[in-house]
Amino acid sequence: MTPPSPPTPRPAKRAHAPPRKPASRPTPQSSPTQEAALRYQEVRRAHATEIAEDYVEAIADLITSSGEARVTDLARRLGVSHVTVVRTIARLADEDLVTARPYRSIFLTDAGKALAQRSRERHEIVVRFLEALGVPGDIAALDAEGIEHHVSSKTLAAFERYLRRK
Amino acid sequence: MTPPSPPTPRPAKRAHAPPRKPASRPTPQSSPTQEAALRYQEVRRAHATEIAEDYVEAIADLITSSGEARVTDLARRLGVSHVTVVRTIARLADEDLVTARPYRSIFLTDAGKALAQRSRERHEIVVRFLEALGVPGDIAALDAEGIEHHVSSKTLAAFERYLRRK
DNA sequence: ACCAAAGTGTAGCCACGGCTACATCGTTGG
DNA sequence: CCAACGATGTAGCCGTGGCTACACTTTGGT
Repeated sequence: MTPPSPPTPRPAKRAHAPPRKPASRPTPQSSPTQEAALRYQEVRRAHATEIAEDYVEAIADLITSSGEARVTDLARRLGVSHVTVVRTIARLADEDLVTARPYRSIFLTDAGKALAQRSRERHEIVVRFLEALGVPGDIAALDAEGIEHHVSSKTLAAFERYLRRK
Repeated sequence: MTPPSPPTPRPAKRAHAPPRKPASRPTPQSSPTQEAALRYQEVRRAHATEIAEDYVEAIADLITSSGEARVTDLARRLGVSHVTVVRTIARLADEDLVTARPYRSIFLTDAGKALAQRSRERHEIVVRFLEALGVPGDIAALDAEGIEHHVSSKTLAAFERYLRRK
């Protein structure tokens, strides 16, 4: 497949080991390229925790609103199949965020409760912030769902500052 | 594994098919649970496009700054191995966002250029917005990387409005 | 013209997050 | 009190996005 084909358009000159640009910047420690790479890696790391946050938040909500959190309720709430919930709950149990036993409802550990609490507060702030900025409620709710997991404490503080000043 | 164990603490009463709460809300069409599910699904969909956006943005940057985009440069820039880049580029080629041939550098299609352009603009706005809010530059850059993919056009407009008013 | 080294590609592994289909458990209404 | 039905669990599939190890191309310098 994909035979090399004639060397065709030869994309201009390009050495494999360009002589290491002699670091024209004042910070030879870390190139902008490296910084970008670190940011991307950080974002990927954040992704890994998003699902955990969504789950504990949903579990906490369900416990508050209906007294307990069941697999099927979670599945409906999160918009996934119950199978996905079961597997994810197993992982969260490994991470000591929840406790679960077969055919029983799901409980949060102390760590899980703490995470849920933090997530809920952050979620709240992000939604209120967006609405304060003039974003319509439904859109704010949607965007907040995606944004909240990527808001650092500094940025969250800035959001709160804006809300207070407003 | 995990033998069912005795029925133990019996988590209070809980019917499997609770009599369908008679829809006390004025919008029987869609429950809040369903709305939440839709939001989560939307966020997951957004996730699928994040990587495409990051790649075309990085490719555009590399072409601008060094004349061409090579696999290894992309790998460094994105903080992943070259293998991951190769596989992802293949997928982006399937989606007609880039063109690539073995051992040659990578080019954006018109669609790819358009996506890169949009992503870059949005990224710019988000960073400037966070900085205007008082978030330190490096943190703003980091958070923007995660946030930008979840900012709808309405929210982006709100950001721009804030920047103008400021 | 060669060849070493860097770049690129391929094989094959892993974890995650989806899913459907099927098996099992548990509750409750008859 | 027990069977039917909903809830839960299990098997096994898919795609994505990481990776390492190894193979093959390109290219600049000798």
